[in-house]
Amino acid sequence: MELSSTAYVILGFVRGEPRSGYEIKAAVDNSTRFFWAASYGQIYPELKRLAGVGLVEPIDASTGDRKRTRYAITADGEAELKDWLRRPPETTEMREEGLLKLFFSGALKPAEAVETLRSMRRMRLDLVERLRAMELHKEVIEDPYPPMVLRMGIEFNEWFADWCERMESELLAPATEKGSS
Amino acid sequence: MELSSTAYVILGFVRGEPRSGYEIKAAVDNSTRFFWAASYGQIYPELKRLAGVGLVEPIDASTGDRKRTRYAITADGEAELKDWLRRPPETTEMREEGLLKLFFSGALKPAEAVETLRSMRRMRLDLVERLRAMELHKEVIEDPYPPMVLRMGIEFNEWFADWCERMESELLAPATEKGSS
DNA sequence: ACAGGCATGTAAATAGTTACATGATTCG
DNA sequence: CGAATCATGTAACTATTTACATGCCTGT
Repeated sequence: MELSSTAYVILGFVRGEPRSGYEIKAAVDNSTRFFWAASYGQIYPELKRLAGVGLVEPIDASTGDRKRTRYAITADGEAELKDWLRRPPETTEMREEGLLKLFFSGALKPAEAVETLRSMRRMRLDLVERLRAMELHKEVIEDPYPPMVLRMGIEFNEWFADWCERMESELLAPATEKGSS
Repeated sequence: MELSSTAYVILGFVRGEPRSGYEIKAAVDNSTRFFWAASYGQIYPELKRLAGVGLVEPIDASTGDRKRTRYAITADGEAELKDWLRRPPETTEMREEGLLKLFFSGALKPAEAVETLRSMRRMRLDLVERLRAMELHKEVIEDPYPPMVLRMGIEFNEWFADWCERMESELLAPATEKGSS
């Protein structure tokens, strides 16, 4: 079966423990957000769809007048999730406005391109800090994969920040002509 | 003025030399594609819009019965492009199905997670090769930024492939317990 | 009482891809 | 001639974000 990508995020997060739409959104924002986001506008309709085809099932978790529906994964849902996990990943995308600006920076003076690199670097370092903060949140860890992925986020962003710094020096370096020894 | 992101890609590519929609698409596919894509469905309507507001202007470049319209940037278009280039970049996104699968791999046996890492690595190495091929295409270079961005693509993908390899070893390593010396 | 977070949802807009239709030209 | 590529375009679809509406609960 071919489900939407949001469907698999949901299946992944309700496996193990039942979660509500709100809790799934919070979990996404706290973990996969930096490489896979999801909004309420995707989560809530998709939860209903998945319940409709029996891959998750609603559990009433209201407390008093506060309504809340958690969804638990079904056996079919778990099978579907594993099936998807075993297929080789396909989509891989990157959208970096900073790189696009840098790419076209021939229209500007070098000092201005350096500004773009500095903004990019700052953004990456901020993200590293946010990811590090997430890392501290979780103490008890049984499953090695979420922290592994989180570390990827940290290391990649550090690498990227470093690349920006290197390019900045390169642009500022006294233009060494090729052939000059 | 706030234009669509596609608009700036177009302005960037028609600066310097007039280009047709077809040529812009080809240029994108050959350079910015790995971090900023654009399809015909975006390019052609956007070209008309930009011509409508006077940021580019059409030049008939038909040869015989073969119709072709190239677009040249106007003074307003150039000003708009520079203005955008000077604003700090904002959007930065990554969508990595592989990382998502890895994240949820607790549902599988470790050997299966390793398979995901191998697929990811293979994809990254393939991309490195495609990017290196692009690098060779251009000989004469006046503008340092496009090759700089291209090198970023190559180095990032190499870094990522390497990360996959490291994680694979980590998963396959005889689980060294913390505290064992 | 009020702010802020919990909780569920939807409407509308925007973005982006895919697939198709049309027709010319070039090369083997 | 037929295939590939040049060239322009659009319709339909899917994905995704944003902003809003509604109402409860907790702490100050």
